[in-house]
Amino acid sequence: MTTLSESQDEHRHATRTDVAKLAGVSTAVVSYVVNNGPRPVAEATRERVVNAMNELGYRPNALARALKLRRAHAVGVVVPDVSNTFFGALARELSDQAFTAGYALMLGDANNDLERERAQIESLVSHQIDGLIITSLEPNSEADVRGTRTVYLDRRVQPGQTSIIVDDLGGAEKAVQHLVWHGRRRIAHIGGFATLPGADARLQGWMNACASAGLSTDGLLVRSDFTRAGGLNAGRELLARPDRPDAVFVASDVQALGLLAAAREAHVRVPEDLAVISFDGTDDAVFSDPPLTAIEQPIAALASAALAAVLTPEQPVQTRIPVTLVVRDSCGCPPMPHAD
Amino acid sequence: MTTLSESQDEHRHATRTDVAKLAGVSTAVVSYVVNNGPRPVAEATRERVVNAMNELGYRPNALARALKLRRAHAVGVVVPDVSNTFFGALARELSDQAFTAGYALMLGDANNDLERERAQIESLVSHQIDGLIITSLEPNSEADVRGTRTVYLDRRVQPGQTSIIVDDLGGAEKAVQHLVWHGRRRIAHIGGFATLPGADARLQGWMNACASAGLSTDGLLVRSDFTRAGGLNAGRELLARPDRPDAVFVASDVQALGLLAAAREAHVRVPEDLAVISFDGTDDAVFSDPPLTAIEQPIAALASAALAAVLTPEQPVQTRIPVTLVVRDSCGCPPMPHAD
DNA sequence: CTGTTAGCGCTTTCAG
DNA sequence: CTGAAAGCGCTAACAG
Repeated sequence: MTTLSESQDEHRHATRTDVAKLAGVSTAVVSYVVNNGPRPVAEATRERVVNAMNELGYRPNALARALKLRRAHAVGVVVPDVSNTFFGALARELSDQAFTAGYALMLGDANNDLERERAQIESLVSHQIDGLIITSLEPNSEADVRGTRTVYLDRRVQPGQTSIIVDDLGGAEKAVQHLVWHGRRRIAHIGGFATLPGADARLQGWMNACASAGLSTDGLLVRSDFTRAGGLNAGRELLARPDRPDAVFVASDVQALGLLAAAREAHVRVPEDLAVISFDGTDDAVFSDPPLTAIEQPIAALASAALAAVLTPEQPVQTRIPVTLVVRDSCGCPPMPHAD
Repeated sequence: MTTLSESQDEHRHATRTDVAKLAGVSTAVVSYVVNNGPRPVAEATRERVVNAMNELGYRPNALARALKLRRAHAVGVVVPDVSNTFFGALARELSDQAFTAGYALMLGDANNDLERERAQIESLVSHQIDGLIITSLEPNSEADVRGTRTVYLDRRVQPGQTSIIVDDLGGAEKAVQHLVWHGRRRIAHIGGFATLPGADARLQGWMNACASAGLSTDGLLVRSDFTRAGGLNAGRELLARPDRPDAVFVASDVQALGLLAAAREAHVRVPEDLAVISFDGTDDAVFSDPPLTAIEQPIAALASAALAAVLTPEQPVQTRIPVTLVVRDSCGCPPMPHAD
């Protein structure tokens, strides 16, 4: 009964013509039953076609379909580094939501490199994706997306470009204010390099809040990659400074993990000697030692806003995504049991 | 001088016909210069064509090319969950290496769900990818890949299927032997559910090594998802048992992170009261508290073996990938300073 | 209700 | 060295 095992061998897939021939109908009819329209098909005919399709193990060729319809049913996403927990979670959410909406996901990892990012965008665009979601390393560059609907995540606005703006600035301010409320006075910042998405706004928020509280920021800034190792080095440097900070606002969860390692090394207790708040609020923050108080980005909302922006005709050019402060143990608030 | 800004607006890309017209040549010639072959082109003509391409901002349509050549220059990968650090790192490596080889990457997240996995595979195959890399939730199923070159990562062999076999069994044995060497006698295992890739082999390795050392495994097994939360729950359960283990071999880094959290909660010291070794050896293991001794999978080697298997005609049907024990602090060996 | 057919943008054989 | 034309698999008029 299974001709399936046979069709495994042949390297040439069955085509619509084969099906039409076998079912004794025209190719148009096959199309109508596959797409369930746009013209009706007699029930008997439809059944013959369906049988033929099963017989041959027929699968529509999405490429040919895309070429004809000018719609690939695929969206692209490029991120600086998928192995960063935050981007990993984002990719997962996007893959899920895109799939549900009937779209495949093409992923381009920029490898934290501007030139690679450019090349990945180029590649995705040439594959005729229907939409492109970019967390760019270069907030000011105008990537050559050639008319592909594009949304920039987590970056500064550029005239005419549609973007999803996470409230990096407000979140950073909120974090620092919380540290101030805890009575901390020397509040340092481990930031991301200027090219990293959100880095500058988070830094700005730190400076604003410090200024408002009458705190100096001199000698309290170190920048690094959005990696654990980067956070470790930055943390070492900060903790080795003569006038050690009593709190740090960190620009990403992964960097905060590095800072915690540095603190352990230097026998600096968190939160007693050093209060820490990070940005992202991924699982990394939940399961660290101590668990990190963090500014949490709503990843699912981010993903769905991005997809909507790129897949739905009428959408606002700009969407603001709010963030929330989630208190755990690293800021000095009374510790809470693990949620689970 | 830039007609680029104009071509941004038009939603219909320039096509090969447009270029040919503008350059006053035939479409064949445009093809020859774009592909640098297969026929030679006079230098003067070539220049005219190149100018026309720039003028129009022409980009070849990869879909049309793929349809003609029966080669999409894209590979697909499906993983249970990209937000798992290990799969995230794998995806990054694959994106990188595939890009370098001239291929785009289509990502399908299975969401830890068998049905979703099946559907993602189906979708990728319909997009005519040149190769498919699967870490399957169902080591015994014969996914319907319809002649698409497919390689299974991290799963049991199936006759006729090509696969990259990580030495899960040997690695697990090595880990448990190390624990035995440390004098541990009640060595528990936090495993993955049977559907998770590698889970069963790692469990088997644990059982083998325990048997060889004359140790019982009764009441020392808990399974969970490959997630931090899963590891936390498993750890809580294990540590609450009357006859608490003095060591745990954990099937993944993320679960180990959960176990460490459970240990902190229960005031169980690692490694003094509880030695821990995990499987994966991602950055999660490097930056945890304490840093995790782990069986490390060589992700770059894995990725390149997978790509080779799927993109290169003559390749062995089976490749074995060795793993190594990387000693850090969680097993009870003298602690080492952070590498950097 | 069904068949014919013209393309989508590209490659490449076959003639000049 | 270059042009004309067939065709990859599919959709959707347009005709029956």
